[in-house]
Amino acid sequence: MTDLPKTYDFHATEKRLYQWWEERGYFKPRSDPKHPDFDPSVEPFVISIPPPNVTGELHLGHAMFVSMEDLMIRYHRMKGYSALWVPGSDHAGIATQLQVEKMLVNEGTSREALGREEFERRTWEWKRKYGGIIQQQIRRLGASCDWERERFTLDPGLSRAVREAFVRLYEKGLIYRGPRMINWSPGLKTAVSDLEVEYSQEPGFLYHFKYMLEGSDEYIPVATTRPETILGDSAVAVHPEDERYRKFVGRTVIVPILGRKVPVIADDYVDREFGTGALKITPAHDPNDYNIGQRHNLEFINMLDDSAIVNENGGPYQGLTREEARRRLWADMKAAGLTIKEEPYQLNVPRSQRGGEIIEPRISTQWFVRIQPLAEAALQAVRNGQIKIVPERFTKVYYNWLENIEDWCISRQLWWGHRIPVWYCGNCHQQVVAREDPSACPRCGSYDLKQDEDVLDTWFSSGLWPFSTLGWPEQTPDLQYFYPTSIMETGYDILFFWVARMIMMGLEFTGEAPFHTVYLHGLIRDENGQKMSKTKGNVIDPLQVMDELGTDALRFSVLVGSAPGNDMNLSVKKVEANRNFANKVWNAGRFILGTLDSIQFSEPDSGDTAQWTLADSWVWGRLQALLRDVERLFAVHQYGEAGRQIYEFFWSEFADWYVEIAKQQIAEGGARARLTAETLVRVLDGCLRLLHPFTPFITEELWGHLRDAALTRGLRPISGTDWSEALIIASWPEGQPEEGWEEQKIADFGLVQDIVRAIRNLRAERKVTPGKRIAALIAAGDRLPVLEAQRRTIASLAFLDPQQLTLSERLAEIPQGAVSLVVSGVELYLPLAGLVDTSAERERLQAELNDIAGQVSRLEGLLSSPFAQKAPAAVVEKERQKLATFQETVAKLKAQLESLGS
RNA sequence: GGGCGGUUAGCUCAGUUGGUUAGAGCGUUGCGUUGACAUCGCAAAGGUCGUAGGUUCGAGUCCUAUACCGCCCACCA
Repeated sequence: MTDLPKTYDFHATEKRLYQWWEERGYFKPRSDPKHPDFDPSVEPFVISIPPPNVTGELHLGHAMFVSMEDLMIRYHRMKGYSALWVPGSDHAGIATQLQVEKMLVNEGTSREALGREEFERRTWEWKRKYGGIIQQQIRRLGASCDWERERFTLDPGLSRAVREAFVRLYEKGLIYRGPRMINWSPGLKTAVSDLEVEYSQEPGFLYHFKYMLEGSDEYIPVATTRPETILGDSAVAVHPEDERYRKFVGRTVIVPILGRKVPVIADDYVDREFGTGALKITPAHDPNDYNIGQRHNLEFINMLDDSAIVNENGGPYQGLTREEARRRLWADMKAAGLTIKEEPYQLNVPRSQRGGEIIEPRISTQWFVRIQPLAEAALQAVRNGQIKIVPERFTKVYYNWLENIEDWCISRQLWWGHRIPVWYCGNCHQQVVAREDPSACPRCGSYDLKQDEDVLDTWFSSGLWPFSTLGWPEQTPDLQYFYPTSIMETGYDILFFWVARMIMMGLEFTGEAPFHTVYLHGLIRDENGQKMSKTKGNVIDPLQVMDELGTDALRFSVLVGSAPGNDMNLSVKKVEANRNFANKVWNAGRFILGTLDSIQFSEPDSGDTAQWTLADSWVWGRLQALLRDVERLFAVHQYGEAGRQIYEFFWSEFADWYVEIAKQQIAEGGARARLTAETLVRVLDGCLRLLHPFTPFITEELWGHLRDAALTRGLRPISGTDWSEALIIASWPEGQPEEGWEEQKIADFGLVQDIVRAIRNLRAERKVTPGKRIAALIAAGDRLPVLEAQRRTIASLAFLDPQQLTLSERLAEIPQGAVSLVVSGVELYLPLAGLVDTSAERERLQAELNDIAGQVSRLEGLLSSPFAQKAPAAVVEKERQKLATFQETVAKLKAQLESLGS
């Protein structure tokens, strides 16, 4: 036992335990449909992991969700649920393709040079090589996933699910293809969805220029932030009631430089207050202009190619980039006297979430999901409580998004992903949508079939994740038993991207909400609340932190210290503090195990029995309260607060007080020592069980030793549990009332603590070192019996000489030359010869008296106010008792003051 | 433009059925190392809980307004 190292060696332990857990099959659900003794009556608890990108490297965001989900899984596993955590990863279309393309460029080749097939082959190769890294890193965090159920979004099974989903939506008329205004990423040469566009505030200009009226010197002043789009203009719009321009409506204006003739139209959309009050209309390159163009039946002039280079419609500017075209066009207009002014202006630039390049709104033929019906169902599921979002405030955000949702552009012009299951017949031009690759055209029998070139948005397959990973569309035993899943735990930043889409898809395809609870955690920022980024250099690498401080310390740090949905500022210092906590747990355990060695447990029955001491009762009562609180907090997903309370109890109550007292009780030997040892074991056992979901490694390691030591000595674990073969599968401790325990014990022990603290305090003030045993006189009044029983405890904790600790009901006279104090009505006297300065004493006592007297008058005021009538009786009674104690204290302090003379 | 969050000790943050002297970690100060732990112990200093109203016997906690910081959605050229 005592061979436990002084400092916990997390490196070796973490590796060994993880391997052991996995080998022993502890990560598998208790009741498993794939196992012969499957018992469907055991309630499942299931989490689908938010699949990290195969390209991913572990960052704190992963550490956050892995820790949180592992906590939930471990807790429910201990509660007896059949806990399943399904791991996996996401093919991450754009991200992965970019990575592989980068690699190809380094090799001196390119995706285009290789061709589609070869590129896909290389990407798979890349995935096999690097795709496992993130999973290994997730293991290091202690994730208790069922790795045999690991999935990848491009696996055959999941790909089948994607096809099934696509075909079903298509057949229902919820998927359509057509030209629409979409967000075009010119660098990647693909469409992206609205969500993949981020807007950034950037300085720029508002350019004012003249739209000359045909055959006239008059002009309409127009303002734009993107002059190059003039090349695609097909109208100028004004507000129908705008006096300035009304006369021009219906006339024709000349597009600068190009000389194209376009109409002046009237539309309510135009804001008379903004800019010049006249708006140039580029229906093919602006979403609002697109709508206006449709209303007025305007020409849609596309002036950019796939790479956002000006095309043949740009006349002399053909071949230029957007930026060059803008500069040149403006210069030419200036030369032609068509410009008015450039005004500095704050732009809202749409940029790609991936590459950061400027997104170009563009008309393009793409595949869309008609989202309204799906969104309606998804709204209902939350509105009617089928799905609960935690913290609740995000429900409103969710509603707001779904109520204003636009059709979802699901096609991407990429090569890495699920190819759209649509074929076009070269002969009869039939469009074939099929679950299985067709070999011939079902209408004309032609073999001239070509599959649609596009792949699906990555989030399309992610949306199926909770059920596709369980085997859908097959009605597998896994799907039947584990679906719907329990909690979807993820960051609030992907509420729309992922969570909402899973809800829509889940309801559509399975008829059920894919989970009953959405728990959203916050984002991790640096210690100053800044977003971590490589360029800022403020990134904390979880792998490095785990190397230096241990996985448990990192986990505890991300799990404790912030409220659900709130961002968390993390610093290495915080992790260090939690490493210290882990070390505290380790050493307390080490001490307790060492203690067991020193006690003789197999004494012949001598009739020697012991009852619980006050300290025993107290620690037990506090532990029970903790168990109840943790249970309550877990039920409302307040994991951080629960962790904090366990930490507090362990360190400030169990280690600081009970373990210290236990040392002395054990020194008494015999039955007292045995009972104390058992209490130590049982409380430690309870704490380790509570801590296990937070800090799985150190608790498992310590608990293993504890269990062995307890079993050989016949010591019980905490009530309602057994010593199982591993903590990870041990049962969760339930709070249980214990025979002979009463609430009063807590208060009685509190008095002991107050007295001990007061003595320590006085000693510290008088610079009496702990090594020096001193005398004390205590006049305890009616608390004498309680304190008399605690004589040794008080003496030992306050470093008093037990021979010179005098306890009495009251003193005949107040001792002279002693430092004195009154604590909760109990008088304390420390005869500190030579250290007593009468005037200083008087000052100190007077200050104390003033303080308490202030409390007395405050409480007197309170109790004579309406409070006494209106507040609940128990609350009032509590205050009455406090007042009584304060009054008693005041009287005694006064007496002490008087005895000092004047 | 709409919505959400934050504002509590020097710093980073807890504080969820409103109960009457507001907590932690880190930092600071003093004392302390003969066996659980210096990754430690014992103490101390430090807060009118952003501001102003309101509800209530009672508000950090509920309501209203407001300031500042941050975020999300929308995308008026």
